Amino acid sequence: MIALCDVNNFYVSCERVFDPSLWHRPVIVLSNNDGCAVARSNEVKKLGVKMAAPFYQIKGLVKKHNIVTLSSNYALYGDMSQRVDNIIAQYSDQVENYSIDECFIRFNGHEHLDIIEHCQNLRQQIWQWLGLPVCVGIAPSKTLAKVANHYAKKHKSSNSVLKLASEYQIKRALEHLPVREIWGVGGRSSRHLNDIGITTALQLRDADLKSMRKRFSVVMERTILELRGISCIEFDADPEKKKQIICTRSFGERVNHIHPLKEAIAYHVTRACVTLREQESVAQSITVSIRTAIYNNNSKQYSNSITLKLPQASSHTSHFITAAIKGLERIFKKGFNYKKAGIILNHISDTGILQPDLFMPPPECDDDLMQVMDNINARFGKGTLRSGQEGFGEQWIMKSEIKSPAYTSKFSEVTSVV
DNA sequence: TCTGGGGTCCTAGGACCC
DNA sequence: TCTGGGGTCCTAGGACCC
Repeated sequence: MIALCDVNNFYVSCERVFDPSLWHRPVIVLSNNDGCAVARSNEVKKLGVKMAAPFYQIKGLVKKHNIVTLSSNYALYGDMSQRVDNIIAQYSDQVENYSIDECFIRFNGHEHLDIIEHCQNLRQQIWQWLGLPVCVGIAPSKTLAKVANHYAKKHKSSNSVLKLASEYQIKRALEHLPVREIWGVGGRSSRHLNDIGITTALQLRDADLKSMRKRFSVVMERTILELRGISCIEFDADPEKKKQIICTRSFGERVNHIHPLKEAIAYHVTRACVTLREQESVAQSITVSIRTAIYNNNSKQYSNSITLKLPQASSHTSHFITAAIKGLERIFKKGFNYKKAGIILNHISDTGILQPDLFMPPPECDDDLMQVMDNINARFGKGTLRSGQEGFGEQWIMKSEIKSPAYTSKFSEVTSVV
């Protein structure tokens, strides 16, 4: 059996831990630049606010129902996520961290346990220690565990932990579940499925495997098998390193000169390279992209990207900044209002396993410099020591106007009790 | 006039996830 | 006026090889 443990309305729940006045009030957490609603309390969901709804479109509703809106506070959510993981580790040594608020858990070798009781204890400990509400779904495959979790959230009678094991239970659960709700079936596929008369999860489960694979793909075939209780999406407790590292941001204001774009790109490269070195990898190519505001139909649109290959794989920030700025100069066009810029590091491999170029001079050995920078920044805070190319401009910094304090990760912002 | 067959690797783009 | 960011996997098609 596989369990899926998922924190309810994660970002909102984190905010409520440190601000009890938010309990029983409708709360929304916004995306970067305070653009859309990315987390909603149950009260807000009931009002019909959809996931990722643009904030300006729901402003009326926010005012009418006195909804509390907050900017994203990733320092807080990341730290709370870590605390959840630490508790889960006490309950199983087979845990796959699937996302910031979700884990798949297996209990192989613990067959003597009453799995429901075990998961109830887990849930209660997370609640008691952290004040975060979680639900657990248990089933023979990941996809079914997701379904179980869905019902654990929905039905009070489950007491937040629900196991789907017997054919009868599974059938009942799938019967009324629209295909769009299945993990792995997105908007596109669900429309296609509806067109051919498949609207419920049960219908999909019982569809002909071969013809569905032909019509869709191997991904759909696996989903069907998973719905039949045949686990075929790998359980990966030890995920490999990232294969690409992406850093992108929309700007707080429009940008039309190349200079602030260069700063933004240098800033993104810096962040990406820190991640790259943390996982002890090197990358050999970098993609730079820029674009105007896609939703603004009134002004001229332009977007472009370029990929540059480094002569040798590296994890040195300055190698990538040099390449990225060269790329930016090639794709930049005057006369546009830019809204977003970003970079991707590609062709990532482990440090040291790549054969150097026979015809290149040996790589410069100033990795120590990066090490020193990382150490200083880890100790004194991000950006304490940085490349001059990042500049000191404010123009492209994102908006984040209503952010709660970093309660758990900054001494200056820790809650004080008087 | 008539021009093979079997393979690998890479990339861009699509679909999906939270 | 105002619409996020960071990932994974799969597939088709191109380039190339012998």
